[in-house]
Amino acid sequence: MPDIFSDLQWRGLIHQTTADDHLPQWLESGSRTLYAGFDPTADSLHVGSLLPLMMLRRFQKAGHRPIAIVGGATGMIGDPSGKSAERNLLSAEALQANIAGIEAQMRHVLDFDCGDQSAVLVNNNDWMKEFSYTDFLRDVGKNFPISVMLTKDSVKSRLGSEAGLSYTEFSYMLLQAYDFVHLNKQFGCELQIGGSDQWGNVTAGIDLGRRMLSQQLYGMTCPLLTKSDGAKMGKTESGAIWLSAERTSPYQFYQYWVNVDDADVSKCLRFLTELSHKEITALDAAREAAAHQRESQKKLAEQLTLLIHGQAGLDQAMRATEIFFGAEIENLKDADLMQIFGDVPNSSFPMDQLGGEGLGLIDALVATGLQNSKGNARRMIEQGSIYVNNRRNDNLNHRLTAADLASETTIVLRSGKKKYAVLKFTD
RNA sequence: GGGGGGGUACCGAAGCGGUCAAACGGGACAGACUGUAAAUCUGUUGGCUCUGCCUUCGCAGGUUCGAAUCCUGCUCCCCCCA
Repeated sequence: MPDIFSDLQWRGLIHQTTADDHLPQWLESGSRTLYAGFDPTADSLHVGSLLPLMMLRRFQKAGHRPIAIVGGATGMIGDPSGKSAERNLLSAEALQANIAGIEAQMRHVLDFDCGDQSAVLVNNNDWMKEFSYTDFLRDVGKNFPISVMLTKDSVKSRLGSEAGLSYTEFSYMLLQAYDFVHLNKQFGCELQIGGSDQWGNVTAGIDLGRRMLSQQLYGMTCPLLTKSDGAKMGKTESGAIWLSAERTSPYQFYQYWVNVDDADVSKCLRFLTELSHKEITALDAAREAAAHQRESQKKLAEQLTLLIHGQAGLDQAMRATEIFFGAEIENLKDADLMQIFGDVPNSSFPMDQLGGEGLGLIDALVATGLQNSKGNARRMIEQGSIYVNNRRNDNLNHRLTAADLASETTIVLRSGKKKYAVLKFTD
């Protein structure tokens, strides 16, 4: 078996393990089954799930079998770890839809059809729903001394806070611990991985395995992927970066990574890509020497977009990037433009507006919402910040006519560096 | 309940009868520069049919040729005394 442990170590992906001295040999001496949990709070994963997902992928490529578990049952309850308040509970139907969406995305990263190492996706609700409350208390609950539960950080911090901790949340750890036991029984799963904030839940599962099954189970946590300023990776002012193309277009996804700070990019390369040590060290060196070329960011964006959105998604993102950053827009087809400007606000006008006098540029800017008043629009034009099809236009009296069409029916307006609006002319 | 102070544009804050669409600072937006960065510099920052016109200074009235500025009532906020 390949030595995955030292690769993980080199990448800085190992935060804590339950058996530092034993784990490397254990992993090398046979194909193991391991699992990680994912949050089913939305119908798509976001960038925050990329790290554990890549971890599973690394293990799979090293000859092990990954299990991704979505918390259908635990998702209805909410993990108190690292949360400052109790979360809203999800309905069963919503959960089902979310799980379906998440599975589709996992297929890009994990191989679900490769014999013994095929990835498995399970929903803990499938076994939890059969459990009666009293059975659960008898079989599982009695193995949890309250004194131990109270020492967990996730519990301690919430007990001291204003929000408090409900009994439901307090029980979360039992459910997650039981997942591990169940997966061991059903799949022979012996290793749980997760973020460093999951340590308490991971060790709870290991304890339960020892008590219920007399089994030696293992745990490993990774550092959380945070930015150098302490903020979480994957959040922007406009919200989270999602893996689904419907929620975050491939272009936006690509852009997010291209814009990662110099201080964070090396970590991202190590944590989230499969580039070799050599390639990463070379990129680090290149960045030292010529940060402005941003090779690291480009490589990172390219790798991740390719993995999540495929070659077509990457091509689309690159083409959109070229256009969004200045390339003149002309002689294109409607279909191309729609792909590139899919997530840009657009407004429709009757085709005959382009005939005769044409449509005033000022009016068009206001109609698209690119400017909120004519006075503003006028000012922006005077300041040279208005572009028609990416060609600067500082003519206050300009009127859009058929000659301005970038494709069959479309004109693209831009205000400032990157605010775009699409004008569609229809019959 | 008694006394005092105050509500100004996105925010903070000047203005206290005409020259006020309202100083100044922050923010925001734009331009130059740049690495799709930071810093810096410059411009803009109520609306419009834009060298002019219209609507804004807690709300409603009033005085005046003229009010953000003076008077009356209302309302909200802050401070002190009881």
